[in-house]
Amino acid sequence: MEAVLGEAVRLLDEAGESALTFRALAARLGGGVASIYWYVANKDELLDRATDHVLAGVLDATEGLAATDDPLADLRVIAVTLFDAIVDRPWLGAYFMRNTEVQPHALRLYERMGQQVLRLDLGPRDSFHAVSAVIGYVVGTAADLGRQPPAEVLEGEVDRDEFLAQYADQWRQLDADAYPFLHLVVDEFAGHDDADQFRAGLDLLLAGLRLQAASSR
Amino acid sequence: MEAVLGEAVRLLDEAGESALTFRALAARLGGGVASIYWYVANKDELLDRATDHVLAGVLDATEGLAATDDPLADLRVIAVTLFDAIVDRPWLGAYFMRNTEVQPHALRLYERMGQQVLRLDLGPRDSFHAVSAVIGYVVGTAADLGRQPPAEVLEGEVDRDEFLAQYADQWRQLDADAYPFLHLVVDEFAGHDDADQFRAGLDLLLAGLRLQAASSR
DNA sequence: TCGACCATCGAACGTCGTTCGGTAGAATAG
DNA sequence: CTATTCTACCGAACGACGTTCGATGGTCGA
Repeated sequence: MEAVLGEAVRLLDEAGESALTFRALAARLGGGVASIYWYVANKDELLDRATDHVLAGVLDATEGLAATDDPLADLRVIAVTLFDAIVDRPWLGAYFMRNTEVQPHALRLYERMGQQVLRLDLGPRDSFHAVSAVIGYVVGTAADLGRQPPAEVLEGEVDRDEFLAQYADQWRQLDADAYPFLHLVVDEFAGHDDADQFRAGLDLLLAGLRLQAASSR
Repeated sequence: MEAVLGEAVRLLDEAGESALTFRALAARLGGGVASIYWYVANKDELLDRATDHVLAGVLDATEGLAATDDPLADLRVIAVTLFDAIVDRPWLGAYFMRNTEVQPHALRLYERMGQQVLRLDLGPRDSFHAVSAVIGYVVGTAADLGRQPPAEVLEGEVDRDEFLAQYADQWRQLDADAYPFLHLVVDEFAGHDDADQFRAGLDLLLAGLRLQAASSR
């Protein structure tokens, strides 16, 4: 079972979501295709459990961190760690907390983020909304930023900038009067870093949360 | 072409993402399977264009709205409208702005949201990050909340509460000392409304943005 | 009248998730 | 010691899917 999940995650990490087929996985395990169905009922459950397998690592990585006197700083560290795990595995976003019966580590991660919010002394409703918002932003943004452009996979390293530049040129050719915003940010877009972009948005969200915590006491 | 996209979206709206197959679409159109390939190169492009087809409607719906003296209120209206469109079509999240060459309406929507941020007089970098954050949150949360539980589809209307209650009971059976946050919010979770939850998070994000705008002038 | 182009299509190919029927060996019961 | 049950596994097949191929009328300007 652990071997199946480990090999599944390895396959996903190496070659992406499309590489995970029952046949490929069986070949890696040196067994037959149908054998996998003894461990999981179907592919969704395989990915549910693979998700939890990855989240166990995230939980581990956030174990030592997140112990300052600022709840929001601690929440931020956990969020960034989770983001890093998902951005390299965009498939994970669709399965995160999809079925917590087979995802105990997802529950524990949710709890750990919640405990930081708990320290803000908001009510149950605001606390629930706060954690939901942070998780929604982290998972959604990571899944979005993680999906690679199809042309890039075939080539090396520098092609990402080229890809962005190509898009930027497309934007620049639009009418500057009709698209003033696009023209303002096109240079930012062409040179942007995904992780920076994510963190900037996260900080906005946490600033809003800090404001709410301050005004409620 | 327009007939193909219209029927594709109708099929998706009626029966979900898995119902959109080239065979089913061809049957609806009263034609052959291979004919669709004259209009689009592959299924990804079909969904790229179907996405733009839907976004044209969103753009239309936000045309009259969003004209107050508060940029963030206007941005909020657009965000909520976009959310409503995606939460009923979770497949759309994965294709939003994936290939803007065939998604002109996505670009216009991006621009329209950007123009609200423009009124905050932030720099190019902060403006880019702000719009990226809002869109990431909206699309990610909508795609997440939109995916239906598998057991619910088979039955009627009231089963959603039952589904949530079943999950809530699972949470309640966990140790209260190890999971204090879960126990605090479990009642909120059991009775929560997806749209409320989304709006609460959106308001946090916009509050953070308002704070940034105020402090930068 | 003729070729160029538009729009269409049936049939086939390869791959995928999944199911079925079965089996070798270990554990357990009599 | 034997019979039965249970665990872990597997080859082969099924049906559905995205996609490709080669061919076919129909509509044109030349």
